[in-house]
Amino acid sequence: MSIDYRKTVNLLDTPFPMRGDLAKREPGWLKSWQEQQRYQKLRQIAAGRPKFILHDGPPYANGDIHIGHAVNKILKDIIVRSKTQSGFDAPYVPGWDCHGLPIELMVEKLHGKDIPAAKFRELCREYASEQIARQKKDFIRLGVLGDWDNPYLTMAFKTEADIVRTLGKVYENGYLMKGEKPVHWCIECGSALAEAEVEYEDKTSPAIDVGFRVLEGDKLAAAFGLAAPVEDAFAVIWTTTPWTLPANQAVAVSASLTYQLIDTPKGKLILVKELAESALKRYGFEGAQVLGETVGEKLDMIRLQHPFYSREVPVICGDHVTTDAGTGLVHTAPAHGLEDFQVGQQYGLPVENPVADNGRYKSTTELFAGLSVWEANPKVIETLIEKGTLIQQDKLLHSYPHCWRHKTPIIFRATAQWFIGMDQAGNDSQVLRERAKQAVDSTEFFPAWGRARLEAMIGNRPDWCVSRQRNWGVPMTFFVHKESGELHPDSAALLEQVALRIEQQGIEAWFSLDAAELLGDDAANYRKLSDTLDVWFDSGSTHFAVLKQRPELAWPADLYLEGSDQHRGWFQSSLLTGCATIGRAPYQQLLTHGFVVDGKGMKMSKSKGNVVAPQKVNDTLGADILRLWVASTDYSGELAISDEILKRVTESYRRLRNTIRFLLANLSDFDPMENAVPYERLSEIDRYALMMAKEMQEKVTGELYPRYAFHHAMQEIVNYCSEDLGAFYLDVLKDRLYTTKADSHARRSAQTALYHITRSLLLLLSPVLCFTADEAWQVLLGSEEETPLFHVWHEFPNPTLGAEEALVAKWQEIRAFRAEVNKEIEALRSAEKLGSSLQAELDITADGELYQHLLSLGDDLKFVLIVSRVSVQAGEQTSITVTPSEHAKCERCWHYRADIGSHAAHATVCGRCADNIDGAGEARVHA
RNA sequence: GGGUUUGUAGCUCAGCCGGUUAGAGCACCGUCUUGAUAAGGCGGGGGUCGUUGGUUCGAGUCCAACCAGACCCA
Repeated sequence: MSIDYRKTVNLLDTPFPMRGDLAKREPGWLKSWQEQQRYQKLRQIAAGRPKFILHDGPPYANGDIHIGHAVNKILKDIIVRSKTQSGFDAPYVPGWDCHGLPIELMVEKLHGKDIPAAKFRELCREYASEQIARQKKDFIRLGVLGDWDNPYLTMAFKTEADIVRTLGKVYENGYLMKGEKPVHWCIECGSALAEAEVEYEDKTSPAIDVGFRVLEGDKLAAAFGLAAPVEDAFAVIWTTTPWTLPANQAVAVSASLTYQLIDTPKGKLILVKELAESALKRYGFEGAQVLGETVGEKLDMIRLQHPFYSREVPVICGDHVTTDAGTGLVHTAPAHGLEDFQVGQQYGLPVENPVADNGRYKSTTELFAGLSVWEANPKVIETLIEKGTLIQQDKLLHSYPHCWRHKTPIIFRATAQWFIGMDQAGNDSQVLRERAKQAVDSTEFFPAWGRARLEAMIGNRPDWCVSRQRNWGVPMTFFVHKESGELHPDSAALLEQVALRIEQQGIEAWFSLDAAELLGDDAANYRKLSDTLDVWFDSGSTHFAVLKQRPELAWPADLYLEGSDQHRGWFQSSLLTGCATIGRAPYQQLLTHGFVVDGKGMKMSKSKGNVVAPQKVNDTLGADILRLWVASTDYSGELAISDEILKRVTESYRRLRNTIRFLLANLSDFDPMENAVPYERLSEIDRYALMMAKEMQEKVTGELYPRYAFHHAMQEIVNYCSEDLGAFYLDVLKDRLYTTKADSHARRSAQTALYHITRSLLLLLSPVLCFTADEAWQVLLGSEEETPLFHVWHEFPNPTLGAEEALVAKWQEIRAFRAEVNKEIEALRSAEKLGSSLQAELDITADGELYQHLLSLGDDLKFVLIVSRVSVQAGEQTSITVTPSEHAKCERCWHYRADIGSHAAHATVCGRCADNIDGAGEARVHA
């Protein structure tokens, strides 16, 4: 009767399948995590640890999540999990940004436009809630761990109240100020329009060239390098909106462009060199003589005469001046153009707006009082002709903004707005811009260039206009005096009264408030401000409304993490409200990630058809694949995704998964409490394996995870699994695991090492592969309640022998030598002299340290090299001689041995196998 | 047009202060194994380091310009 020796070998199975089948199984795991109340349980486990607060930037509650959302939330989750496993208490409270125009537009689209404001806000609230539910579902599906039952919403009543309080604090600190600013204005609506409510259509406009007489001929001469003062000179502008000329406050030139002074029958005209020829052709003055040239900056601050008013206006320099069309000199009316307004701010120009709400000039407007702006166009031209300042007139068909409701042309018109001032000192005599710069200085940036970007933006930005004329937003709850326009002297206290009401009833409390309830008889003198806050103020206030309010959180946050667009957005709005209310940034660290692009580096768009939907990846490959993609990608630039890229990621995943599977299978009969071998008694190679694992773990947890360098960590881990484990340690170990006695020291020593390695590896991977690591962990520990999340990084046994460094060096040398051996064996394999490396016998000559190292392993060297016999002798020249074995193959251990059949009961098996089956079992010392 | 930023093998990434023949994993090719098997081992091929100039004894690494992307402005 023959024995089936396969049954005497320790081949173990594991319930951890080779294929993850993630897409199908992840939803079930999620369900059980929820049932187990993992997040809540984790809070108890982590209670008392130092806090790490990652404050969630709220996504806008509109539309399903796209791949960019997924990247953002996954990165946050990886950080929260890795900080948790590093020994922090890292709560994560997700949030949503709920007010604002895009939701209003959606609601108008769904329900029509003629809805009473209160009802409209109710519908907006409903709509936002629905969107949040949809997004939340998708976020959870990604494996993101957080307090999903209690997220923060900017439309929560308490939050709305705290946003109002933040505004109050900004006001109290003296940073809120009233000003004027041009906005899109629809005369028919009688109200401001948002960018999204503007449509561009063709319109014919008058196009005129107008001369502004130069008042300082001497300065002009100096600028152009002419000896005598220049008389009769004109700065020539070109405009398609003659009606804005009454509001003209300056003529802008580009500091760097070259301008010419040209002698014409209509005077000496200043034109930009590039456009001079075409302009002169228009005027019929071709071939006129050029008197001089100069760069724009030399013209700065020369005084000009307004073309029909007695007003004097300066020449100014602005970056917005181009040579696309016109004269290279730009008529500047701060009340009627955004660029004009911004450059005007720099020069301190007045924002005097002569046009009333109804599109007609105010009664105080000289020459044009009472006319509509459209009626004024020909009048202005007439006036210019009278004054002799019109150089040329024409008509132009161009694209012009129209109201999307009325389809009528709109105008730009300055209206009263509220600003957070960047350069005016607050009540504590601090200037916000300076304070913000200091706050940037004391923030840590990942990657480092984020600092330069934020700094540049803080340096340039104009005052923050926080008022909007909308319905679905947090109201600016101030009472304004009807005569003086001043805020009520008791505004701070009144605002708190209002905030208390908003806590109870939401923002509707303000809109429905009877001023008399708070002001009594004085109410007759005041009106409620009807403006709402810019939604950026909402999200910019969450550090106060959320971090300061929720007991599990803390202020400032350790980290804000968002896409690079948020340097202009949330990073900045939070910074400014933080500085204006509390005097510093609400964060310690800022992390930025790039945008997702396709495999060619192009941005995603529906029209290009290169959009990758996270939902689809989840449903086909699984969230762990998406998470591994995020973790493997350098997020400091763009993140590229394509089918091929996902395929490669899936391949890395398979390597990780199969490594884990092998580990789990070979540990399935190992109980660390019963079977673990103390460190000092481990085989040498097992100690070496532990050293490698420990080193890798230390690099990942001590260096890479803290720097948020996940792609380096993943590379490190995958390489470790492929090289150190797959190609070396595990390959060498198979013989010992399979063929020695199940409970032998030799095998238990190997398993002890594997046990530490497995725990370490699963803990390292679990922030990224949260599903897979969890699945494996439960198999390893045999409990469904278990998760790596509840544990800190693995603690390796402390080396007590003091020779670890030498040990590692020795084995590195042995591995290098092993590579040489493999090449020699491969040469014979190619020559078809042998197949398996176990068919080989080696005769090695070596010298010095290498000789000592090889010799020190004794007979175990053959296991390290995975051959059937090795001899080592000293000799000056290193040589490796490979000989195909002449012996028979042991049926059990597959080595080719001379002693096969030496044991009578086991005719087809080698001596050591016979001993392992029936005898005391072989001893392994080194490997 | 401006600010910030990216461009190294088919893919994802290393390459510090400039210094031998530019590395890794995956993919690919060949092969072994069939006791990690829709796995694993071994060996191998593959790069004018976006382009062009410059600095230098020497440049993927420093400088300039250009090309192609990305984000935010205009």
